[in-house]
Amino acid sequence: MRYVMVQIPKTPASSSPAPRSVPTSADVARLAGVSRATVSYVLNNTSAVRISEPTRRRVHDAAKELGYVPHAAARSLRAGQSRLVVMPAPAFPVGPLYGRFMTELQWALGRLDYTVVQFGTVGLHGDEAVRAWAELRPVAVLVAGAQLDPQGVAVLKRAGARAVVTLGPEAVEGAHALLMDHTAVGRRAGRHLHDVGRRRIGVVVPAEAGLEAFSQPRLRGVRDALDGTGATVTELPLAYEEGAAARLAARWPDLGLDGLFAYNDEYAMLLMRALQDRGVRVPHDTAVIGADDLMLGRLLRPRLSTVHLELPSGRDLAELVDRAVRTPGLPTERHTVLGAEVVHRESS
Amino acid sequence: MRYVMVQIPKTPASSSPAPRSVPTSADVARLAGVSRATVSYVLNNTSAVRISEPTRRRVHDAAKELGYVPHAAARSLRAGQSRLVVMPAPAFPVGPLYGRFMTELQWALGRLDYTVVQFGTVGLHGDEAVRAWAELRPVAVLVAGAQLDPQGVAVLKRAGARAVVTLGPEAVEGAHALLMDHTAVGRRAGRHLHDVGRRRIGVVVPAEAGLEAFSQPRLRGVRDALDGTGATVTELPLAYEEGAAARLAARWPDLGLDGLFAYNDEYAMLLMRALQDRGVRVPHDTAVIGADDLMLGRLLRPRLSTVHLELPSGRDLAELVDRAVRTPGLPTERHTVLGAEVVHRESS
DNA sequence: TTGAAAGCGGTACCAC
DNA sequence: GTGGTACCGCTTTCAA
Repeated sequence: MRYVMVQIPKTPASSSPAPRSVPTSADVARLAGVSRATVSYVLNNTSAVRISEPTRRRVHDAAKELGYVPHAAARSLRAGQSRLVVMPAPAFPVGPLYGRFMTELQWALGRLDYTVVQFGTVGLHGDEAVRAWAELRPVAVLVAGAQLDPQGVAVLKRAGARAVVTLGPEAVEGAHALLMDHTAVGRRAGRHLHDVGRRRIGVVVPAEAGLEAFSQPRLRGVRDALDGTGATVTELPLAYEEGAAARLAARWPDLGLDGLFAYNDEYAMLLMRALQDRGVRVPHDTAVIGADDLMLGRLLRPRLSTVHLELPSGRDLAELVDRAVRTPGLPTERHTVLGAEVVHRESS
Repeated sequence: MRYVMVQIPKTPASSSPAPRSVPTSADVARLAGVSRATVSYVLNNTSAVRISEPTRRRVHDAAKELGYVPHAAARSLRAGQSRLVVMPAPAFPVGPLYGRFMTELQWALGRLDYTVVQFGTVGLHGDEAVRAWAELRPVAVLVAGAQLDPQGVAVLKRAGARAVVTLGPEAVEGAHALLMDHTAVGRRAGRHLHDVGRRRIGVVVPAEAGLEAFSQPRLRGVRDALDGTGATVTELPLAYEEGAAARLAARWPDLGLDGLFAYNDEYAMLLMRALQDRGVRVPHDTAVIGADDLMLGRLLRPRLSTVHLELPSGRDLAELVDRAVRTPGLPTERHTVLGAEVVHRESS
């Protein structure tokens, strides 16, 4: 016969100061006087197996008393798959549009019983980052911007990802694509400025890093729209900072521009203010249009014309993900999802 | 007999169409003609064991050929601990301040070799959310806002979290706290308005949900600052929307307020514009001060006074986390980390 | 220098 | 109804 020392908790209610190790299902089983299998059946409500009500209670009580929380890694290891959806956290400063979209997406995926995590990818580059995501064996990966190449898609798929979706300017071989064609934003703006009679167009491009994936297509779109019209397009790099705007505004007479498309409403506000401070009349001397249709544009005087963006709905994207996950051979879909329309206000 | 169309890959180098199952270290071992142990040694550069150069090459080549990526869950299951730091993704609309802070924090934790994930918690409530985080067995949990109670901290610690840090208005029993005392923001603003001679103070409080954790303390701070001075404080709920601002501005004569503190610069801009549109002179009739020191305040005319916030540096927080993780018994620290200072511009 | 094998925590098949 | 147990992928003694 053997005697075993058993640790006895002082008070059942308060936590004991000794930080004993993490309780496992075996601990729950022991405390409830059942097997680990039974614990699993009870806590997962396994329908294929009927457990008596008294036993259920004992298991639940034991789990609660120990503060048992299952171990996701062990579970997904055994299951061979997780419900994890990984998105790289954006490295660029995100605007309110993106924030709303993300919240909606998380909510929608949550309803479909997926777990969404944004993976902090700052400092990891290309292949490294992809491998880091792949290590989590996510069931789906959503990537914004242009941080993924066909090879990266292949790595993710080999690691078990059943859906890889890119959100960005271009499609990537092997992945579903939600094409956000930012050239359309530039085209609309360019056409609009041309329509209101402007021919010497400046385009503000953020000097900040990380925004090129959006700013360059927008610039290109303006060029496309004005190509062959005889209008000129001048690229204007601008840091988001008052001094830089003032310096640019000081060169305005030399630049001789009569139309301006800014990367977005914030940059538009920045430069418009600097221009007004130097006596440039908007829209008389220079017509201005921004993008993103932020609230602040409505509050400026003159009210800022802008290109309104219609982002994909989080629900739609969540459904695409779910469909892709459940349909292994689903051919990669490509959807153009960026609605862009000019909102003509007073500044142009 | 049936004929089936088969897609044939053009180049032999490209991935085979049959999505065979995820390669494991056993596959690598087989292909390299060594044992799984050797694969582990080689791929982890285990220093306690010397592997011959030819073997190393064979293993690396095999791993590359198969596109092998280790399985994080299996690894951390075996290791008994992960380097995972979990943060709930904020449910409220985040401003640029928070974004910068997050980026910096992720970078700093990444340098210390932690993996940071933002956990999408939309739709999960209280205890549910906490359990969802705990299932990942993170080594540390960082929680912004007031989404955690002492019981939640206990659950996380029992699940193996060696550090639980709250960022928010108040400390939580058992967790380290970075106290961001938003009443200080309100106090500074209230004092400032009093200093410039205003006695009937309105305080704009966002009508949007999710911001109460910040807006209520800011309001309370104004009350604290003006308590006993004879000045009055009027709470002004305001939705972030032009119509709401116009309606509030229409009531301005009745309200008879000569000072205004808005929740932040954006709400300040919104209401200031509506007031100006109705002929209210700023600062002559009503002095206005915002908060957060956003760029847009500098661009308004009159330039917007504001309360500048100094957030904790991401590096400092990363160091606190690392210290807590490596020092099991570390007593919970409380740091007040929100610097708040008035930037007096033209609107007050 | 390399291999065999135990075991991390949970699930699910198969007996009893 | 419940328990025994093999197994998911990986690391790490211990032996050879």
